[in-house]
Amino acid sequence: MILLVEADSDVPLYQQLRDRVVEAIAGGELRAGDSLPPTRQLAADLGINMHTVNKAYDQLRREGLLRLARRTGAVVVRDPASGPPGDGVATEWETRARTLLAEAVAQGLPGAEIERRCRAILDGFRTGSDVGSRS
Amino acid sequence: MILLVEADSDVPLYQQLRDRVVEAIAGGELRAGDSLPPTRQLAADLGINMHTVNKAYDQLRREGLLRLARRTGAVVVRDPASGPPGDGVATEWETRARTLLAEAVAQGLPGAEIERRCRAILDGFRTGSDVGSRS
DNA sequence: TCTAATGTTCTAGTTGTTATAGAGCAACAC
DNA sequence: GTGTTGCTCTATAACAACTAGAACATTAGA
Repeated sequence: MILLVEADSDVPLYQQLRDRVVEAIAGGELRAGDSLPPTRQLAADLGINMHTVNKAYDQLRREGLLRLARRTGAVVVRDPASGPPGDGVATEWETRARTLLAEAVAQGLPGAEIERRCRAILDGFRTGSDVGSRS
Repeated sequence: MILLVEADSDVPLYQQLRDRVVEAIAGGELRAGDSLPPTRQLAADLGINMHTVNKAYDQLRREGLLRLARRTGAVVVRDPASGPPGDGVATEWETRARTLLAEAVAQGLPGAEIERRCRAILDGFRTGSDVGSRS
């Protein structure tokens, strides 16, 4: 597992870190049961503050993707094989998806092209979790 | 054109307003050539500050969706019929789409279900622009 | 040409967010 | 027990969001 964030981005560091973990879970690089590095260690590795890592982990916990416990550390508790999410999660996601898709449509990207790109991204996640060699 | 924002949201007001305009363009409720309300008037209607509306309009201008001019006001200059966007816009969009799709996958939403929901949203935009009765 | 409408710019103040820093507490696997 | 690890607390600096008021610059239309 390699997690990278860039300091000179308009996206907050904790958000970038949270996004990378989500993508790693979607891509099969992280599965339910896997451990993430301790906050202090990951902070040192990334050259950022412990509290920033803490904030990312906490958000992932609130989203139901991580379980945090003292001494045990941060453990992934959901992955693509964990079954469908609750209705609340799905509808909330759909609201944000609507805005993102509207952007592409408004900019003139054809609907078929949008669907093609989404499918390609999803296929990337799928092959990632099937081919995925355990580290 | 009715634009609504909610004060008690975690999404900034100017971002909400910008999102609503993007969705209106995608849905065909706003087309190239249409005018938006003056900043002061829209601010008064929404009960928010003029500078907040200004910020939303300015972002839409930077995204190439609006043309702003004194006296003329804010005019839509792109819509789904304006042809495909530049490569930069498309690839930048795809980066954000990747993160959003990863969220759904990580939460356990099946790929087929994700595709179905995206298609449904896109169809909503399409029928919006075709059926769309002019106000 | 005048004028009113509209975007644009400026200063300013308040509140909340981001990120850093350091110190210590609390649980718990080993 | 003990050390590892998440968690909490205080503090500070920088930046973002929102509001407020005022004035400037352009320009369509009378």
